[in-house]
Amino acid sequence: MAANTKTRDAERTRAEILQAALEEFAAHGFGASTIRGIASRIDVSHGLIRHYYKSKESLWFAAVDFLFERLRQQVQMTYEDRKAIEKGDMDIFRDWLRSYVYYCARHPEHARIMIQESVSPNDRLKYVVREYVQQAHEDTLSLIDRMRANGDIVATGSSVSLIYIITGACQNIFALAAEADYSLGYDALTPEAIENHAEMVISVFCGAPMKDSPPVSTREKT
Amino acid sequence: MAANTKTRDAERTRAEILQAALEEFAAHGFGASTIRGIASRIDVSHGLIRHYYKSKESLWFAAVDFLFERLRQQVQMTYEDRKAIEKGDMDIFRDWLRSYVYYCARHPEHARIMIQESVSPNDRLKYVVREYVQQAHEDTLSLIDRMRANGDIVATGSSVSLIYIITGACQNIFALAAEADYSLGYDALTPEAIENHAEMVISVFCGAPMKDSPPVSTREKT
DNA sequence: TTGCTATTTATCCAATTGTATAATTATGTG
DNA sequence: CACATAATTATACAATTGGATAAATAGCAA
Repeated sequence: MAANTKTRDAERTRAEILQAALEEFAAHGFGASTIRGIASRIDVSHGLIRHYYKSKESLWFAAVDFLFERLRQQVQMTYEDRKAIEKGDMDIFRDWLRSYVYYCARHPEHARIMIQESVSPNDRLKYVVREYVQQAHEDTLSLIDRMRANGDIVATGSSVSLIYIITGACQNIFALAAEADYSLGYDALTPEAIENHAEMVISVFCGAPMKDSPPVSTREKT
Repeated sequence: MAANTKTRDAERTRAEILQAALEEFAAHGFGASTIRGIASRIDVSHGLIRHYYKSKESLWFAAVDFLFERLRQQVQMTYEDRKAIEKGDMDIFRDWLRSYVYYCARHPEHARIMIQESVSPNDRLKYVVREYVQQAHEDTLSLIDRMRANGDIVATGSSVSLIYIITGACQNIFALAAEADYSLGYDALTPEAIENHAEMVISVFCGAPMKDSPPVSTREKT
C-alpha cells in the first residue's frame, strides 16, 4: 500500500479537477472559465491544476474526454438493443429514450457545453465531433432511417432534423431548469419531474407507453 | 434635416452596438464577452460603448430587451390566432410552429443566450424571466392545457415538460448547427433544411400537414 | 467666423487572467 | 535518520479586462 497512497491521492485529485472543470466549463463556457475558479471549487491552488494539465485548453480536452466516456457508459445502446429496435421492438427504444432523459437530467452540463462550443467552428468543437459525436450521429441516423422504413416512426423530412428534435426534446428542460423554476415555479430536477418528462418524451415520439409493460429502464447504470 | 443627422447617426450607432453585443454575448456568454470585442465588430473604440451604455451589464440588459422585442414582433401569437387554436384550428397552430422554427433559424443566438444564462440563478436570468419569459410561458401553458383537453395534442404528463419539448425540438438543430455540419455535413441553415425542419416538427407534434392546405405562414414578418 | 453640444477617440488604472518558476510539504526508500 | 521524488503552494509577470477621465472631432446655431 505504501507506494499507492501517493498515486491514489494523485489520481483522486486528477478526477476532482476534471469534475470541477466540467462544472466550471458548463457554467461559464470555455472563455469565461478560469483555472483559479476551477481550483477554488476543490480548494487547491491554481498552480496544482497547471501541474496536472499543461494548459487550460488541454484541461478542457481532458474534461470532455471524461464527459463522453461517462455518456458512453451510461446510455450507449448495446448491439443487441440496436438490433431489437431495428426489428421493431419499440419497448427497447422507449427504454433507451428514458435512459437518455435520465442522463440529460443528471448531466445538463453536457448539452450546455456542446451548445456553447457550437457557436462557431473551432478546434474544440472539431475535436469532440471527430472523436465522439460523428460516429454516434451516423449510427443514430441509420437507426432512425430503419425505424422510419419500418413505420415505427412516422414523420416527414430529413432524419437529421429528427435527431436534433429528439435530443432537443430530451435536453431542453434541463438546460433551462433555472428558467423553468423562475418562470413557472417548476423544479425540473425532482425525480417526479424527470420521470414525467421521460413519459412525455416517450408519448410524443412513440405514442403512449403500453399499459402492460411498465417502463423500467434496463440501461440505467448510475 | 440639419438637427437630424447627428441624432440619426447616434441612433444607428446605438443599434449597431446592440446587434454586435447580441452576437458577442451569444458567441461567448456574458462573462467571456468583452466590450472591446463588441466594439471591434463595428470598428469603434471601446470607449464609445461605455458612452452609450454605462456598463457591460446594462448593455446586456439593453441587448436582451432588443432581442425579446424582436421575438415579440416576429412570432407572438395574436389574440385571434390564440382563440382559433383553442377552438381546435390546428392549421393556425401549425403556422405558429412554423414561424417559430423560422425565428429559431434566423436568431439562434436567442436560445444560446437563454441557455447560457440558465446555468444558475442570477440577476440577468431573473430579469429576463420576469420581464419576458414568465408571461409567455403562462400563456403557452394554458394554451397547451386547452389543446390537450380538446384532444388536439395527445401526450401524458405535465404540460411544462411539453413546452420545453416543443421549444427544444424547434431550437436545437440551429443551436447546434456547427455540430451538425461537422458531424454529418448537414447545413441546417439552408432554406430547404429550415423548411424541412419545420415540416418535421409539425409532423411530430401535429401529425402530417394536411395535403389540401399547403403550409403558408401568415406570421412570418421578416 | 465663434461658441456650444454631441459624438468619438485616446489614455490611464486597478483587477484578473493564463502561464511560468521557485519554494515548500508530504511520502516512501534506503 | 537522510535522501529522493511526487504533490502542492507561493509568487511573479505580461496581457487583457471593465471602468474612468481627458482630449479631440464634428455638426450646428448665432
